[in-house]
Amino acid sequence: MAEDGTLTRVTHTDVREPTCELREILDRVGDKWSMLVLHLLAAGPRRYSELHRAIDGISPRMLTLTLRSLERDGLVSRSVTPTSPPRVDYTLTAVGETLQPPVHALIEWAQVHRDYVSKSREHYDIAERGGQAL
Amino acid sequence: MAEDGTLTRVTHTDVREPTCELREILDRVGDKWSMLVLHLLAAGPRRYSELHRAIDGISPRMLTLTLRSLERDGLVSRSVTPTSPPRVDYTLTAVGETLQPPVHALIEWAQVHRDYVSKSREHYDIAERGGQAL
DNA sequence: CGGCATCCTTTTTGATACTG
DNA sequence: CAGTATCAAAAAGGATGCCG
Repeated sequence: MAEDGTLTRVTHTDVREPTCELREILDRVGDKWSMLVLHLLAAGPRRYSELHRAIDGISPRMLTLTLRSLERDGLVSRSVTPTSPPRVDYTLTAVGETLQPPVHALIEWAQVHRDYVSKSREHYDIAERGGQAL
Repeated sequence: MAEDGTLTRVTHTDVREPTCELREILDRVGDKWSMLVLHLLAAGPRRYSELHRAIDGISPRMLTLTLRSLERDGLVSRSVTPTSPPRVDYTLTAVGETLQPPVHALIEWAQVHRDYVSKSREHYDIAERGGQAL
């Protein structure tokens, strides 16, 4: 995510293939939790604690960072209700909703091909080496 | 990519939401280069050096790791032609091809919404703090 | 050419404790 | 409840050099 600054990596003007743009989105959606959060929010607004419980392995820190990042990119909106115990709801923005189809496509792919991938891994690990998991 | 081994993260059997599966695919496709390689291979087989040049910022190490990982998962196949200078071609497998639609969907989303995301970030950084990029 | 091994730096993520 | 701050571990990535 270090756009420029120290290294400017010349950019070769060789952008026949959208490598740069691709990297940007992959960085956006390819972190450990973003897609998961996006997916959960697809079902409607959720509170911070709901997300926290739903995701199970996430630390408050990462949940907050993920949500802030999504908010910064305009994909999620945060609304605070200053009641006695504060209440914060996160909702997909209109643009955030448009990310649903791609996200969903990926999730479906995963469900359909999970077994295949597992088998492939086993086969590869047994065959090529002695179990030298890459 | 460290599947299991030391940590086994208990799995809580709380899989109402497909968090676990999702994490698996995201890890598969969400690294820095996999999708990029997958995308390039969509246009047909490529040699190692072609991929290396096409991707531009990748180190030989990462290209190899990425390709091995994709091969291990059965998404890419590697064929060696033992000519004078050895020649190695990488091709999408049938299942690798099925990953194209989701990948493509994501790429398109990115192209369409890049400006929106940029604007959102600027706005967020200027407004919320004093430029405290998350 | 293709690619592994080694060493090192940068980024990411996690655990925890504490606050409005 | 909804975070933030701090500390530390772990992963990912990069630079090199050597080899078949």
